[in-house]
Parts: sequence; C-alpha cells; structure tokens
Amino acid sequence: MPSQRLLKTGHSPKTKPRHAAAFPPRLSSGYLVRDAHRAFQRLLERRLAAYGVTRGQWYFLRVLWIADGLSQRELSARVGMMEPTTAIALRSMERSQLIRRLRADDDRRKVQVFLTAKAKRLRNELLTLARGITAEAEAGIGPRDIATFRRVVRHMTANLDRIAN
Amino acid sequence: MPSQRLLKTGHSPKTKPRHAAAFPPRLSSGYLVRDAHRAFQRLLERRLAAYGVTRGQWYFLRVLWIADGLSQRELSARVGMMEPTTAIALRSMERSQLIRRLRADDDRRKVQVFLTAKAKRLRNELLTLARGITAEAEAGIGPRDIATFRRVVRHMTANLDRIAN
DNA sequence: CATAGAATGTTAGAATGCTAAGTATTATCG
DNA sequence: CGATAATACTTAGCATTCTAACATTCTATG
Repeated sequence: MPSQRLLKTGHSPKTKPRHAAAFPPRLSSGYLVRDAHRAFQRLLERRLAAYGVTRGQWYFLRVLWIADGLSQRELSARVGMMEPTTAIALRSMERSQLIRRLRADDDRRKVQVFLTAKAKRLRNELLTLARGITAEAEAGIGPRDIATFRRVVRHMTANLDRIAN
Repeated sequence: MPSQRLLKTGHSPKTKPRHAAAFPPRLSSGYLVRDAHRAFQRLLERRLAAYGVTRGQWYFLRVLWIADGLSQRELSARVGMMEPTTAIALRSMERSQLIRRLRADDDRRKVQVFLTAKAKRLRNELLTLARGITAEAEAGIGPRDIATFRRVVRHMTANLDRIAN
C-alpha cells in the first residue's frame, strides 16, 4: 500500500503546483530506491515472522551461516551496520536463543558470536524463503535488464559512498 | 567454564563457506537495494542537517511544496507512509515551525496541514540539494542504463506490493 | 614496567517506521 | 431517531539504525 503514488484523489483545498514540481519523485532515483527497499522489507518481515525471526536478526544470521564465530566488529563490517546496531541485534538474538556470545581467550576485548543448533536448523528454510522473495521481485523482468539493474545500483551506491558528505 | 574451546571446526573463527553460500548477498536484489537506500539516506541526512531539517521532515516538505493544505491522510498516501508515522513527523515539523495544523471546518475529524513562510523559503534550496544528490548518484552511468534501472525498480516494487504477503 | 593510545564493545539518546488498539467525529441504515 | 459502521487521527509499544560518549582490554613506546 505505501508505495502507492499519484493516485490522483480528487482532492482538497489549495494545490498550487507553480513551477515547483521541478523535481517530482518519479524522476528521483533515491525515491524509487527507497520505495523498493520498503517493499522488500515489508515482505521479508512478514514472512520471517512465521519463524519468530525479525529482519534485523536475519541480516546477521545470513552472515553467520557462512562464517560462524566472528567477532562483533567483524560481523558489523560484513553486515554493513554500525557497532551499536550490531550490539542491539545480537542481544535480541541471544534472548531468542539464536546465538551464544563468548569472550575470546586470546583477546578479552573481543566477543565471538556462535550460532545455536536452533539457528542452524533454520538455515535452509530461510535461505529458500529469501530466494523466493528475490524471484517474486524479479518476475517478468528480463535477465539482461536484471543485470543492468544490478550494475547500476552498485554503481550508484559506490558513487554515494565515495562522496560521504 | 571451558569457553573458547577450539572451535569444533578446528580452526580460526572464520569458518569456511561450505556449500552454504547458496544465496550470497551480491546476488540478492533486495540486498543491493537496501545498500543503495542507506547510502542515499546517509548523504541526504547529512546535507539536510545544515538546514535543521531531518530526512523524515523532508519527505513531507517535498509533497507540501506541491500541494499545501492536504489532510494528514492524504499526506500519508502521497508520501507513502502509515498514518502514525505521519503524525509523528508532523508533530516535529510543527515544533520546528515548518507547518501549522488546522482542523477542517467542513469535517472536524480532518486536520489540514499548511506550510509556514519559513518552510516555503527553504523550497528552492532544498530541491536543488536533492537534485544534486541524484546527479551525483547517477554520475558516470549512461542515460539508457538509468532508464532501464528506473523501469526495473518500479517493476520490482510493483511486484512486491502486489504480493503483500 | 608504566602509561598513553588503539581496539572492542557498551550505553544513551534521537529519528524513522511499523502494527494494534484507542478516541472522536461523521455517515448509514433499520 | 438511534445503533452501528466508517473515517480521521492519536497513543502505545516495538524494532531498526544512527552518532556520541563511555568502559574495558590490549599494545607500543619511552
């Protein structure tokens, strides 16, 4: 629902376009990306809920399924989140019995994160779920267009990251 | 407390991929979109801060510059947010003297939202700022690729919205 | 060896966004 | 006309994400 736009409602009082609409959302890549992001997010959240897993937990599971036992800093880097965000997500994952945290013996500043059996059991099903969402999102779009899309998104992200201000 | 047991896998914390990496983030459109979204967001936030405007306020300003006096429900629809989100953003905008809220006379359930002079003055500069971000994001990408990108993103969003579960 | 600085995590506080459940007003229908 | 339904908005509570400021532990330098 939220990504509905320009649903020309026969609307209310003063609507003064003026020469203002100089930069309508439709022409803004940022707006389009935001919309798509929220659509992905909503669907992912809804489907993960059936497994008692939140979206925030999912991002970390996904990395841990590939590399169990990472430190929180390494996890943050791989997931692409700031450390406080990681700390919060991991706390919730510990409460949900998805991970255990152990201080590393060689360096007691570090905390290593390990998946529980419960989390490992979820892997295949949740990865299938994610692939399903991707497939549904890409339905009806040609493979060349998908490839172009991916290239362009990566390029934009790189452009923006480089600026950083 | 035997912690830090030599990992069952027998070596360093960085466990190997195994056959697990069945669905690496690089191949997930959702992941790419999320990444791009956060890059846009960060830059937008940083630049808006100079004007004392938050990202949440920006979305509403952008709509109100085109259609002043909308009700909160109409605003929610146009911005693509749920109503409670709108309520919160508008409260902050009222505190920041960007809008005034007036109950509609014809229907006392409705609240109409009007821009203040201050908000109107910000318009040109902020729209220019936004166009700048878009331009920087799209730098070095051919117009045909940009067009394809937009078409594909819209298609994906529509696909996901249609499913809704 | 002591201690300054680097590295790792945490807490605190703000902003964004959601769902679910409430209040108030208006519309409808029996 | 009065009960009920539909609308418009708000409150409450959660999750996610950030920055800034803090605590703890290790490293390096004198």
